[in-house]
Amino acid sequence: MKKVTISDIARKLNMTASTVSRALANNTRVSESTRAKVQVTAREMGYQPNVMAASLRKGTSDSIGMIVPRINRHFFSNVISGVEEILNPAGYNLVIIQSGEMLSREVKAVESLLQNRVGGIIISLSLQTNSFEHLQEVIKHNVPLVQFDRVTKSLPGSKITNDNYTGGYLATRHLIKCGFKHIAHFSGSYKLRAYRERKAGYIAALEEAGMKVDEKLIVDDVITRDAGYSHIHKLVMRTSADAVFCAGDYSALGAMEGLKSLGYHIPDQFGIVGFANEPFSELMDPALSSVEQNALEMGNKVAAAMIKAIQKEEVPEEEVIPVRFIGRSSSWKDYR
Amino acid sequence: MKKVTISDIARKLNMTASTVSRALANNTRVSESTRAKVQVTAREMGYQPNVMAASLRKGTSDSIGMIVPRINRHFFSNVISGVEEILNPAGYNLVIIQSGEMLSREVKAVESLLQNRVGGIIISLSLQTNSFEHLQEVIKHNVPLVQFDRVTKSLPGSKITNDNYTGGYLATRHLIKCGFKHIAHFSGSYKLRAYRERKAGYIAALEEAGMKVDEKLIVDDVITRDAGYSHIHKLVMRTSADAVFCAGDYSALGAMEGLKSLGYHIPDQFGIVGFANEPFSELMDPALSSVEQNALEMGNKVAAAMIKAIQKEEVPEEEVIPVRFIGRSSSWKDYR
DNA sequence: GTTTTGTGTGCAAACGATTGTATTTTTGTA
DNA sequence: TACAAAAATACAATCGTTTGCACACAAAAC
Repeated sequence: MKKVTISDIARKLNMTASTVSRALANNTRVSESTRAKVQVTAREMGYQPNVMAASLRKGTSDSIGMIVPRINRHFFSNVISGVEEILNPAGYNLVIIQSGEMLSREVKAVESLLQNRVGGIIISLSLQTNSFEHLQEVIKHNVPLVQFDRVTKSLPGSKITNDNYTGGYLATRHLIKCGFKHIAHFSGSYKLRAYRERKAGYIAALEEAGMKVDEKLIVDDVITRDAGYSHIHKLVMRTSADAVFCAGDYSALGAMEGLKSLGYHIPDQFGIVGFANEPFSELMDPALSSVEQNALEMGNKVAAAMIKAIQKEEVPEEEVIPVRFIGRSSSWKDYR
Repeated sequence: MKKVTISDIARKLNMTASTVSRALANNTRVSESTRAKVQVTAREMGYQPNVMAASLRKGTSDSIGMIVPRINRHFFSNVISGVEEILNPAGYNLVIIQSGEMLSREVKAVESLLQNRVGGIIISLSLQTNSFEHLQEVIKHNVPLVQFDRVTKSLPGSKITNDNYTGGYLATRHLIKCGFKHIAHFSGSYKLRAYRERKAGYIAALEEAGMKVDEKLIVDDVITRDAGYSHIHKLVMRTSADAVFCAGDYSALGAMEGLKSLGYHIPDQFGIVGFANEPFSELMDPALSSVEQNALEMGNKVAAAMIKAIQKEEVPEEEVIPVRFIGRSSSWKDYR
């Protein structure tokens, strides 16, 4: 209703707006005593700074934009929490936008954030994203860009990723140790580095164990529950696979359901390991072994990188967050 | 880097900023031809409107703030998606803030949103929220307020809630029809209307069936997995309960685990129904019967109410979203 | 041929803060 | 007491839009 401005405060205190502004900013150019006086009256009068005015003048705001494919994914919502943990206490606030895995919406999101003159943009690319002009625009406008999880090397700025390679390696090594002989791999789209890396880890583990890599056991673009269900049928029909490392828990879930429907006993007859450790994974029957990504830590790192970038400090180009393998009963056979 | 302003466009076209501004806004006071000319040049020059300047002048922005307890809850993230579905096409953008179930953070969030001069605030109250001064402030500033799910009647404005009463009623009636005789209820905090209503539905179903309501079978503040686990033990030790309607899926999960650990067979010896239909519920073994809330529709309704409120149209004070009971094997015994 | 009406533009004042520069006041020192 | 140096405050421009009002110039009405 009645909005108090610095001029109102100035008038009441018989000084100018500039002094009030500096007093509120705790600038040493105004005396200790007036600073105190101003701050008290500001509170008394219920002064609420007008962020828009300040940002307009300063040319940048203390909001930071964050674009994620979707927030109802366990991983992403936890990264968001991790980012907030650091950003909020530092006086920034987060504007979250979902791209819904669509390039068009990602482009719009970037545009909107730029128009809002955010201090920086944090992004995990949508599955559709194959062109980066919208992000070049971010760079061109001199707005710090921090990428995480789904990143592209073709852009400057910090990139924070999971240690997908090690995750794939650990998962596969575990299956090997459990005595499985023909370990298949359900991967995602090879367009995404994350999936390529998980696969590389899988292959490395096989080779380390002296097992041969059978291309027939490797299927890409199997990330949904449905895909897992249907592909596991094909797999057991056409190959001698006795275990599968899925690049995601959803396809692992589908695979498990498929195997159950075929009467397989897990893990005795077939071993399964997933990736991401979704909340449901430990609740499945049998509980699903998976690779846990430290989303919270990733969020913290992302936020820290952003703050550094804003303050024009040196930022690490690439940072890799370690993962953790969690063995559960979907694979635990002969493990010694 | 080089930011184009309306004055730049004006200079290039030999007109004034005011004309450009009106042309871009498609104001009929400027001729069709100049409007076209301006819009073309604006695009050519890569003009990005400065939202802050516009908002400063207009006194309000086209951002809408949304405060939720936490986004990593299935229900909340889906409400958010539902809100975005409506708000984004309408030209608004959402600023999401998590309160983390803490009043202090909720207060800060409101403050920050007001300082950013958002066009409206959407909120689902934190569990801690027992004072509403911060929200009175919103009203006082004439900023539209829309509440959902966790609402308080003590504030004006739209309130969109789930039909918790019917949910509780349907869940309990189902257990009755399945032949269970001593149906317990794990509720949440009675401070929340949602839990009081679910309980009321539970009682109504019992009474309708001529079954007596036994206070010993009703336990409040059991919403977590751990609480469900420990309280189910007490329940089977001290009472003759043979089924439980849990006001949340997490406590239902805990209860199921507790019962399994005691060697109970579900649903033959004990029936369980949850509430919320979390993603994991259908994956449990046995799959958990639950009450599904239509989060997406709720989000749509919330957004629609907000837009109406912004446009100063009449808004419904209270709106109730229907729920749907989903029967699964955790309760399906004698159902005819 | 003057007055009315209507178009399309331009002028200039906001909006509320920040900040470089100028001015006043205070302080310290000779 | 005088006078420079330092400290505190005031002045004024600026950020990029929006918008009420004034103005020019046309076409229409009298």
